[in-house]
Order: sequence, then structure tokens, then C-alpha cells
Amino acid sequence: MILNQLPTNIKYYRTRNNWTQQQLADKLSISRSVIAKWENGDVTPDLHAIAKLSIIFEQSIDHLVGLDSQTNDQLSEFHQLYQAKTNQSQEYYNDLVWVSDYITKNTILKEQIFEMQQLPLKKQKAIHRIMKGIIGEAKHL
Amino acid sequence: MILNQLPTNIKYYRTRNNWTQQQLADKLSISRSVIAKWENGDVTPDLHAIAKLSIIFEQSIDHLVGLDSQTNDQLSEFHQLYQAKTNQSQEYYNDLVWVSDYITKNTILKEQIFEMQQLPLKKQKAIHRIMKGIIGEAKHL
DNA sequence: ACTATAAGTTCCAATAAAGAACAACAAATG
DNA sequence: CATTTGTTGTTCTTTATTGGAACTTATAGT
Repeated sequence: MILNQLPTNIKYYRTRNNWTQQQLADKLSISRSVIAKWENGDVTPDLHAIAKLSIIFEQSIDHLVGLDSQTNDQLSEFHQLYQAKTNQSQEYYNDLVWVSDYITKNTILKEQIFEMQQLPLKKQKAIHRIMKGIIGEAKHL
Repeated sequence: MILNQLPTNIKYYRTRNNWTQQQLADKLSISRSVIAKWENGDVTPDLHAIAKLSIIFEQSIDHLVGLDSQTNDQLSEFHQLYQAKTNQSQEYYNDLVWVSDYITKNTILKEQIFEMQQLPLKKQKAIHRIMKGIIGEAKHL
């Protein structure tokens, strides 16, 4: 795995914005010498720093570290599978939105789910079955 | 800057592939306890590890850390709602994230909540009370 | 050549992560 | 049930890596 594109990119996007190391350091609230070490590959920035750089430079993290085309090549081989998983992921976040919406309005339910989560799996499933029955009943009341 | 999506995602994609922590650790050639600490947010994986995860999970780094536009778009709605509803901060936010996560992984529960959502408020509250009783019982079984 | 600005380097303190060993927990087995 | 297995969480120690300050070097403008 080669990540040596990152130092180059940091320097590239910094100079592209006509910023000195000091100016970039100020934006990140760190010392200038660290920037120098990043750009020379002496030190690898941690995830938080990289995320900030991604936002400041308006470039994806994958592009900054030079893994986007590489990963795309690797992923193309598994395109079908990848596609399926992406859809699943999409569904996941759709769920997240409406479930969050509902839960936000139901503090009690949130607490109950919290407690439920801490129960053994067996008990959780039992509760699910019971709930199914209860909700089924409630629908026809 | 919120990067607390990473631990959740690591665990999510690992379990999604039906891998144990040990199996994932083997793929990365590291010790298992590190995986546990990543998933619990005790430790942040360095860039090389994240890049490997990105390839293994076939997900962009930006997505894994929860900083891609897709994730942000989906979550912004949720975030606005959260901002509007409460001024308690991080803790509540985290609650919603993991509760959503939990529900999404439990298809049965998700469907039940979906149905519950469509019931009259009165019936919903009744169900909540019943659930409270059931969960309380289950805890002391 | 001199000065000022910017960038590279060295050293050290502080921080963070990795691994091993142990503990906790639920699931499976008999 | 009791026991064993499999999986995950936690603690402790060692190791390594990073970040910052200060110093050195290089470059540009006068």
C-alpha cells in the first residue's frame, strides 16, 4: 500500500491557495514545523488533521491520500457486489433518517431500546416477537 | 468536526461480512484487541490501517469516517432535527446514532417500529408502556 | 552583501497506539 | 443445569510516533 501521494498533495494544495506553511498551520491550529514534516513525508498526519485538510482543500480524503483511482480500479473488478453494497448502504442511511426522526419524538422509546440493547440476544428476540403481537393487536383495535 | 462514525462503521462492515474481530485482524495483520479498541472508539486507526479497511470493506475512506457528501446529506437532516429538538449535545446525538444503528441491524424491530409509527399516538404510547414492562421483566429473568 | 521571509531539521517531551494477558459474556454442547 | 467454547471488552506495559520549540538553511528582494 502506497500512500506517498499525501505529502505531495498537501504541499500542492497549500501552494495552490498561495498559503505559507504558517498560514495553513494557523488554519489547523497547529505549529508550522508539523506542516513541514507532513509535506516532506517525515510524519503522517492523524485522521483528524487529514479530515480538516480535506475540508480546507475541498478535496476528498481518498483523493488527498491518492487512493481514489487505485481503489476504483480494484473495485471495478467487484462492481456488481460493490453496487449491491452501495445500495444497501443507501438504504441504511434512509433508515437512519426516518428512524431518528421517530425516535427523536419518542424519548421513552429511545430509553427502552437502550435497555433492550443491553439484554441477551435471546431476550431481545423474544421481545421482538411479543412486540409483533402487540402491534398487530393494536392495529385492529 | 465529528468523526465518531468511524468506530460504528468498522463494526458495521465487519459484522456485515460475518467476520469476527480475529478474522479482520488477520486480514490486517494486527492483533485482535486493536480492532476492539477501534470499534469502541478507544483508539483511532492510523492512515495506513484506514486505507486497508477502505479496500477490504470496499468503501471510500470518506464514507468510512462519515465525511462524504452522501453521509453528510443524509445526516444533516437528522442533525437539524436534533439541533431543533434539544440543546443537550453530544451525548444525545450519540444516543440517536447508535439507536438508529441498532434498529437498522434488527430488521424485525425496524419493521415493528415502522408499523408502530403509523398507529395513532395513543396506541403508540400504550405500546411504549407495555414495552417498558416487558423489558423490565426481561432484565430480571 | 544584508535583511526578511519561508521552509527544512533536530531534539525532546508528550501522546497515542499496539500487543499480551486477563476478564466478562453469551452461545453451544453434553 | 454445568461446562466448554467462541467472541468481545479491558487493563497494563512497552513501543513508536507525533507535535512543538528552537535552530539552521535557503531564497527573494533591496
